[in-house]
Amino acid sequence: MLTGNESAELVVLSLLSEGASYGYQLTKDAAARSEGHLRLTPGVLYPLLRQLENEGLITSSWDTVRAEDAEDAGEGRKRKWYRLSPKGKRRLGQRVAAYESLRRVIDAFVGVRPREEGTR
Amino acid sequence: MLTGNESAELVVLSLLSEGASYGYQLTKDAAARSEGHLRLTPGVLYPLLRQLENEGLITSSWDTVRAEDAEDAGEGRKRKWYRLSPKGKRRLGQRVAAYESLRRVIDAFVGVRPREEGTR
DNA sequence: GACGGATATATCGCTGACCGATATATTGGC
DNA sequence: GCCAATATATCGGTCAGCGATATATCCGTC
Repeated sequence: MLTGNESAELVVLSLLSEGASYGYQLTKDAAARSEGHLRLTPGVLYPLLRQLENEGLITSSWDTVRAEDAEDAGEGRKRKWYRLSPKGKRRLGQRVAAYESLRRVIDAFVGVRPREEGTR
Repeated sequence: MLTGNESAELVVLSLLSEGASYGYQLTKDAAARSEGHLRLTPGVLYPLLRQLENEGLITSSWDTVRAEDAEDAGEGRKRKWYRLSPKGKRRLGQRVAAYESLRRVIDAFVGVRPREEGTR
């Protein structure tokens, strides 16, 4: 359920609105917040992050997490941090509004209790 | 927004739970209930009705609407009435439950107010 | 010192869903 | 007689979703 790109964008923008984060962390946060219902798989997440960056909604920067012993000049593990841009904040607002609108529309249907049998 | 098959199914089953109806009527009802936000176009609606019938969620029957002067033996306009089957009622229940679950998940994200700037 | 599981980022391309465009026919108002 | 509205129906090109896959580091433990 809910691996769709539409909701994924909303969720990623929302998480980033709470502070900078990186891919793997977003995956874990999404799962935790939704009690396991939302799986932000690599195949969904990374193309999405790339697209969001291309649209100027988020910015990114690399950060190297070096191992305990720094004697080795090797590169160490890399992390790519993402931050919400002002444009991204605006987009998030739009997406939230769109979601709330959708919510109202669907509620107009599911909120109705069934009548008894028969033709209209 | 919301021309997707998923929501369309929910909406059609929901409308039929209120009484039998036919394609064109469903189109109009959906638009009216959602204040124009939901457009159940022919390309969406008829394949969906067919599929729902194949799955045994709805049943159908033809009905001929004859013109005022019945002297003509011609066929007149046809209407195909759809009714929700017991299986369809169960499915509707499931879909509503799924929607409410999704709603809760998304709300867990959009309900949160942003913190001030900075890394987590 | 090497194995495995977790951490971390990233791309590719198959499948199949979506729905705009299109077709057909009747009815009613002007 | 014509046009808009009513009414049902199919088709197939486009495009997106995402499972599968690749690569590399880190760390505990045996």
